[in-house]
This record gives sequence, structure tokens and C-alpha cells, in this order.
Amino acid sequence: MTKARVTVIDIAKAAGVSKSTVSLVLQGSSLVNEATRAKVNAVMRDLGYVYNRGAANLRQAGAKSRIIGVVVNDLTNSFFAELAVGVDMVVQSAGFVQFLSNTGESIDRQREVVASMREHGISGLIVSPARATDAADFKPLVAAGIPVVVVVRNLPGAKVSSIVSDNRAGMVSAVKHLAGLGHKRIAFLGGFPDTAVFDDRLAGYRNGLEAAGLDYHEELVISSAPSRAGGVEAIGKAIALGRRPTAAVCFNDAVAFGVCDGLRARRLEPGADFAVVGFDDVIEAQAAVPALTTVSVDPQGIGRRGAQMLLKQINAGKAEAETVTTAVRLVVRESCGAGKTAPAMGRQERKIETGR
Amino acid sequence: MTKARVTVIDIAKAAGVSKSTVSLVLQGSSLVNEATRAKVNAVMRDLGYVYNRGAANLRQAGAKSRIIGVVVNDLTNSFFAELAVGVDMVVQSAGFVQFLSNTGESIDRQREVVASMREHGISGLIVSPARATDAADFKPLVAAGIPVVVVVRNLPGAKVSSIVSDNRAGMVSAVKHLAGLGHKRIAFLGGFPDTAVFDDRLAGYRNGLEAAGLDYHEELVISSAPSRAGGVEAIGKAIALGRRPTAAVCFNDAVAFGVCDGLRARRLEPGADFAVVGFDDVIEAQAAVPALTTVSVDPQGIGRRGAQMLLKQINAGKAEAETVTTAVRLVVRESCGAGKTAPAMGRQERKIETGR
DNA sequence: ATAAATATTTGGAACGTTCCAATTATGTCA
DNA sequence: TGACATAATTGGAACGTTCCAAATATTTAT
Repeated sequence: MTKARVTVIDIAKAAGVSKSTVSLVLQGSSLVNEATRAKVNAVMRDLGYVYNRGAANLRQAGAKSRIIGVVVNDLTNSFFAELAVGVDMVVQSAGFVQFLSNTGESIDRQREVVASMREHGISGLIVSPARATDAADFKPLVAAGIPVVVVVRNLPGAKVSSIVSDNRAGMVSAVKHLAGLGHKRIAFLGGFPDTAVFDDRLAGYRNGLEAAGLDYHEELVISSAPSRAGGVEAIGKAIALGRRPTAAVCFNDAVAFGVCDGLRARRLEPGADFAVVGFDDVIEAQAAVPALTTVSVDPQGIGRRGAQMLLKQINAGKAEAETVTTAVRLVVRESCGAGKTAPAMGRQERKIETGR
Repeated sequence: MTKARVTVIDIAKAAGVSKSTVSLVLQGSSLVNEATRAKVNAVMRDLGYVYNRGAANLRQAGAKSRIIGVVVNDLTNSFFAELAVGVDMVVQSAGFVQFLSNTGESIDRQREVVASMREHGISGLIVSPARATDAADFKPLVAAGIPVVVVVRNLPGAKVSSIVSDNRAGMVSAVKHLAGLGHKRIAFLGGFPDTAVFDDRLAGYRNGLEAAGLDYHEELVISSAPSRAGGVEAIGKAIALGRRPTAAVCFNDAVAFGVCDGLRARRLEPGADFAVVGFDDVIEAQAAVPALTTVSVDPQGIGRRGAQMLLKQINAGKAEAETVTTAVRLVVRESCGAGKTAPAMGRQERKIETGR
């Protein structure tokens, strides 16, 4: 087990050139003679040289660490896992490396990991902020010239780029679809009212009602935790209503699954007795029974898009804050009562699952 | 937008001490006077100082980067996402940061990301190797004193620590359970025969048959890609057999889902007409219909365990290669025909899903 | 053959930190 | 008070790289 690190000086010595030349070779400079380059490369291979990015980075003083930080609030949720995969794809092929951390919705943890990433000299950050993140939290980063892209949830007031899905349009299409199926009383279930995403989706719900010529009834909006348990709770309240709804759009798929659970607990079959549509199209949505009608948002695409945006800013050297909202589409399956999927083989996989 | 970085020298100047003192404060040394420490800290806060780990790391020459690399072969698979979460948990609370990369089963990508991580000076690596990874691939790392822990898949011949689930025992219990249900012809479906994991699981299958007093029939072992599609293919072959099996243990959950698909395509209801059990207990397993009976391996636990192991080695400074196999347990649900779950509310969530 | 141009190589100095040995301040004991 | 121990501080040197200005080698044109 060799103890000493191999440095450019060792290489230089062994190849009979100066360290500067070795450095030039490292950077692929065209200044160096072809023969020298070959020899240096050979020696590097022989001695098992590994480049020390830390040292290089120190000298260059610029933000050329080639590390980009990714912070998500729940990696366990396949939505975010996919997002991370999307980011990794473009980041990797651009020769960057990704720092990935999970906050589990904890603001403190988020602060910690962001600080840590900063110490490590990330050249950019992609973050899906934890709930109730202060918009000012990322101020120091951008002030230091480190581009930040906020994804999935937007951060009103923060002067950073962001990329969110078109929550409003998604809800509009969901509501219109239900209305088209003949539903007159459509509830909006789940989600915490204090978030920007909630506001957007609720606005979409109202727009959708309007477009379908239906009235908005305040009692049909029932918020809850954006989780499966929250869904159970919300549908419970909805059913207890005097004039109960016959359909619901849900804040997200987790809520929708909970709503299905709650319906079954009351001997109602989702799809047949009550129409439910979700939002996100998480991976489980198509495999569930009944398969969930939901608004597909392509998290991997968001990840890719966000990463591209970030890289662009890194390369440009200046962080021009831009906001993009990505298209979204309703995928009709069974839970809204409209799907007529064949019982077997009919469902096709969106992507190949690789086992392990 | 301030251009210049704040360094310890700036702090020193502003606080009226020397850079050495500032450094001492940074390291929490007890040598420095309480008053001085307070002042320095105050100044650091005022000037918005951020520690430059790169520089520190350079000086210390040791592997104290506090970065640990994590490489998985399919982040999209919730199994690995959970694993990463487990790793992140312990790594984060130990004050480390995780580099996460996805190889998508590509050996080249794996080589690339590992090289890149090494350049960045990771202090340790946790890897779930891509298929057909050469055991020698990690030799240089351990030679350089960088501990490596291989998870999920083992790498025979590599002198690194590894942690895999008890594949054999898992299969034994699955087979015994099916035999206890009265099945006499139990197939083993899916998986590529050239992997160590396959061998282990197959061995468990044989042991299980033996323990149940059943004969082993070669034609009942049908390999295929370890994916949903592979499962469809395998069950097709199984059903075409002269004396067809009445139950199957599958290489993993993805295969099991495929087997269910294939059964339905032939108007057979999984659980009722044919018993199927999976392996892994991926997150979708309990939500599927029928809920999948499977062998639970707790990927998050493996992640945590692996991270602990790695940290131990990092701290010890020496990489004592150890191998641990983690316990596994059969969770009986509906797909084996034994489950009698109440139709509603009966299924309980293993964990709370947080929406977004 | 020589000047001018071009191609290639090269020693420092710097980046921001930590470590070491050495220095200065403070306290204690006789 | 002096001598000594102890507490606190400090100025370089080093880590492995890149950059710069300058030096040397090679061509080309005359």
C-alpha cells in the first residue's frame, strides 16, 4: 500500500519535463508537442496519477469545481428520485458530479446541507425547497455568484430561477374532464393551503369549474396533509357533507390513493361510485387498482431541464433568473370511471424496469 | 454582488488577530481564549465567511474530505432510492456529504463516475456495482487507502467489505411457505444466471424444496431478464410446460409483477389460480393488486448499515474487509393465495408518505 | 547564414488553509 | 522580584495545482 500521493511533480520528474508542461497536458492545451504529450500521458498511466481537483480549484479561485448540488425534500418519493435521475443524466454528461442530499422536509437539515455544499465549493445548486423555506435563504449563494435553480415548488420573492409544472393548467384539464363525464359536484381534496403549489392548483380548479360552467362551493375545498393519510381524512369530510360530491380532484397522487382507501372503507368503489383524479403521475399510479387517472408531470424531464438551465447559467457566468413552467398532461386511466382498459396486458409500462 | 472571497486572512485582519488564531477557532481548539473566539466568530458572521474545505483538504493531505461517494445502478428503482436515503441519513449526521451517481448498469459510466469521485477526493465509497463489474476495478481505490463497501450485489474476489441480504434464507422461507400451502410444483422464475445474487437465490430455492421434501426439477427453473418484461416471458414458458407449476418464487419483485401480468393475460388470477412470491419488497409491492407476498430486505437498513461500516473504516484509517449478510423476512400478502386482508383500510402503510 | 517569427518549455508566485516551532502574555511560587 | 510554568498567539512553510512572464528550441524567410 503506497502511502505517498503521485503529483504532477512526480510525473514531471519521471517524464523529464517541467511541472508546467504536465499541467498543460492535463488541460489538453495545444501548446504542447505531440511527442511530449504522449510521453507524459504514458507516465501518468504508469504511475497511477490521479488529478487533484481540490488543488486545481484552489488556484483557479473561480467556481470551477464541477460539482453541482442537488437537494430534495423526499428521495423516498419516487417523484423526486426520478427528478434526481434526470438531473444526474445531464450533469454527468456535462462532466459534472452531483452532490445529492435529502432534507426530509426539515428546514434545518436543508440549511445544513446547503452550507456544507457551499463549503465544498459547488458551482451551482438545484433545490426542491422544504416546506416553508425562507425565500431569503438562498440569497447568499446567488450573491456569491452561485446559480440556484428552484424546482417543483416555487419560492415567491426569491430572485432565483425556477422551474415548476403547470399546476393550473393541469387542474383545469382534470376538472374539465370530470365535468365532461357529467359530474356536477367536484371536490378539491388535500394539500396544505400555505404553499404556492396549493394556490396554483386551487386556482386551476376554480378556472376549470368556471370553464365548465359549474359553480364554486367553498365547502368542496377540503385541505389536509398532502399524504395518503391526509387523503383518507379529506374524503371522510367530503362524504359527511350534506350534498356530497361525486368526484374529486386531489392535490397529488398520494392524497388520491388515500381517497381511494377512504372510499373503500365506506364500501364505495373508486372509479365506479366516485371519480378520483390525482396529480403527479407517480410511478405507482399506473400499477394501482384502479389505475389512477392523474396529471402527468414528468419529473425526470423537470430534472433534466433544471440541470440544463443551471449549467447554462454556470457557463454564462451570470445568473439571469428565469422562470419556466413545464407542460403537463392528463392521463386518463380507471379511477375517474372513464377508463375502459382491457383487464390484461393492456397496461403498458412507461419504461423498462431493471431489476437488480 | 461581491466578487472577492472572504478568507481567514480577512477575518484575522478584521478581528485583529493572526490567521493562525482564526484557524484555531475554526477547528474548535481549546487553546484559544474565550473572548478571542467570540470576537472571531462574530467577525466571521459579519463578513459572511465560508470555509474553504478544498484548501483545508489540500493542506491536510489526508483523506479528510468528508465526502463519501455513493454509486447505484438504478436510482429509478425505489429499492435503490431507499438505499440512498439510508446512506444519506447516517452520512449526513456524521457530518459528511454524499456524492450520488447513477450508472444505469453501464460499466463505463461506473468507471467514469468513480474516477471523477476519486479526483474530488472522496474519503470512502459505497457502491452497488453494475452488472459484470470487474472485481479488480476497485483495487486502486483500496490501494490508495480509500475504503470501499459493496452493497446489494457482492463482488467475489474483490478484497472489499460487502453487505448483502440473506438471499438464500429468504428463498428458503418463501419456498417453505408455498409448500406449506400445499403446492407441490413450485417454479423459480427470472434473473440472469451469471450473477452471484442469482446463484444465492437459486441455492435457497433448492434448499427450500429439500426442506419441504419436494424434488428439484430442472425445467422449473426459468431464467429471464430481472425485469417486469422478463417475468411475463418466464411465466409464459412455465405455463407451456407439460406439467405446469402451481406456484412460483420470483427472482425479484419486478419479475413477480411481470408474472402477474402474464397470468392475467391468460385469464389466471394471481393469488387465486397461481401463487406468486417476489423478492425485495419494493415500495409498490404492498399497494399492488393483489398485494405481493415477498421477501422484505429493507434497503434503507442496508444503506444505513453500509454507511456505518464505511465510516468505521474511514475513522479506523484501515480497511479491514468484512462481509455481512443482513436478515430478511417473508411478508405474506395476497399474491400467494394465503392473505386474507380485509378489502378496505386493512392495508396499513409502512411509512407515512409525504406528498409535495 | 542570420534575423524574425513561431513553437515549445519553464521557473516562480499564487490560491486558502493547517501545521510547526517559536514567541509573547499571564499566572504562580518562592 | 526573579524564575518558572502555563496560556495564548503568531509568522512562515507546506499542500498540488494553474497562471504568468520569460526563456529556449525550431522554422521560415531573406
